[in-house]
Order: sequence, then structure tokens, then C-alpha cells
Amino acid sequence: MPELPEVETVRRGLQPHLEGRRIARLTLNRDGLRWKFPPDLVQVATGATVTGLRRRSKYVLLDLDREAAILIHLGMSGRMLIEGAGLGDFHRDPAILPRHDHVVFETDAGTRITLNDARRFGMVDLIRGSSPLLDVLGPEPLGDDFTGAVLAAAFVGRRAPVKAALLDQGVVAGLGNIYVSEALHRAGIDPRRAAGRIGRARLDALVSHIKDVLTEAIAAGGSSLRDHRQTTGELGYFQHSFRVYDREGAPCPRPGCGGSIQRIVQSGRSSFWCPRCQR
DNA sequence: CTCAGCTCCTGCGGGC
DNA sequence: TGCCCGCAGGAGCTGA
Repeated sequence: MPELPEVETVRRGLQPHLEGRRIARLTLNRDGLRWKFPPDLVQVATGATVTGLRRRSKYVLLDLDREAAILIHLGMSGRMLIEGAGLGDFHRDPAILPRHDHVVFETDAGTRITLNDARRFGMVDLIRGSSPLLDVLGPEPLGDDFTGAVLAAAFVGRRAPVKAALLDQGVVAGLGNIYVSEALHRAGIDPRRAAGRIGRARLDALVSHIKDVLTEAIAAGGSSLRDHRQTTGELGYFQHSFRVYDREGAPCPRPGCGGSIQRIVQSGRSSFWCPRCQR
């Protein structure tokens, strides 16, 4: 499901239900996801008040009124569902199976917030101050400190394809398979090109297109692939704005290009691009 | 250090 | 209709 825009959409959906609320109960329905849950998670969370929700890369962080924060990563298939008092007729999609409800928060407002993750690639951790998971991350792509100069420095000497380099969360934090393809198409860059062999002007443009596509996707409530929903159950609609992702064989949307979208596999993952206008 | 491949896990859609 | 295969939004780990 989630790249940066989807995670930001989740954070915004959770915020009114968690910020300033006390966690009345935390229920773990298994001993972990990708990794085991920390042993003191329930004890630390129970009774704590959530003072704020942050996002870093694809992580959501729930700051608690004690020296700790709950870190959540949704992996590939994680979803946060909000149900309960005062939320009207929340219709739970029958495709979201209750057997994958792994973590359930209940707040003092009577709201139930459930992490459902079929593939269990997600993570829930408790962090004090920093965390090795966060320490390795590069700059936020929407931050002022993510610039063409920074990207150029990160790409020096790198012979990996730019597609793979942009998926490296240590280079820039939060891009995933969809938005990398979209940004490279907008920038007119061949995804196979060695990262270290892209000129500075083109990197400046690439940075600008990355910011644009992420900003547009957040404004649209993210992308809904398969049955991913926002926390409210509504669909994000940015998938209708994809120019290349999952559009193999479609005409290139760049005006006057006339090419057609191709799918190739790089490091085991699909890339979508137009061989005519991406060089 | 860098990089490609493998791995974790379940569900779904397409092809036969 | 039913089964099998490939593929899916991530990212840590391994070994070359």
C-alpha cells in the first residue's frame, strides 16, 4: 500500500482521533509482525496520552506523554482502520479480513484504531529519542534540505540505475516503486541510467518533479491500489493521475511524444517508463 | 562501500 | 469452474 503520500494521508486521518487522547487499551493479537513487538509496548502505551503524530519517511510516530513514541510502518499491505463511537456508518470492506487485525488501540473517546496487515511486513516499535530505523534515513523529499545539490552528492560514484538509487531510503526517504516511476517520467530520465551519470541540471529538475508528484498525491489523498482505503474508508484518487505506473502498453501521456509505456524489471521490481521521451 | 538477489507473508487476477 | 503461477505499494540481510 503505502509510500510517503499514503502514509501522510494515514497520519492525517489518525490525528483527530489520537492527538490529545489517552490510550485506554492496547491489544496485541500476535507476538509481532516483521519483528516481535517490544515486550513493554502494552505497558508503556496503556494510559499514555498521545501528544502528537508525526511522519518520517514511511513511518508514523505517535508521541506519548512519557519518554517514548510508538513507531508504525505499514509495510506493503498495512492499513489503519478507525471505528467506533460517533463515526456514523463505518462500512468495513469485507475484503479486509479480521484475522489480520494484529494491533488494536482503544482511546478514551471510545474509538477503536486497528492495524490490519495481511502480509505482515509492517512494524510496530517503541522508541526513546532516536532509533536505528530512523538514523539511516536520508532527507525528507518535501523538506527544504532536499535539493539538487544534495541529490548530486548522494549520487556521486554510484553506478546503480537511478531507479534503484531513488528507492534507497538513505538517499531520500519516502519514495517507493510508484512515485519513482512517476517522477522519472516527469523528469524525462531513463530509469536505467546510472545515478552518478546524470547532470546537475537534470537532477535539479528531478528534485522538483519529485516534490510536485508527492505534493499532488497527498492533495489527492494518496493512491488506492487494490482495495487500499484511507483511514476513513474513503478512496484516495491519485491512481487516476498515474502517467506511467501500471500502464504498460498505454500511449505516453507527454504531449506530442507518441511513445508507448513499457514495463521492465529492475532489481526484481517493475519499472514503467517511456523509451521515447526518457533518456 | 556498492549492488543484486533473496526473503519474509498472504491475496488476487489472469491464463489455461 | 477450478487450479496454478506470477505479481503486489517494503526493506533488511547476505554474499559477491
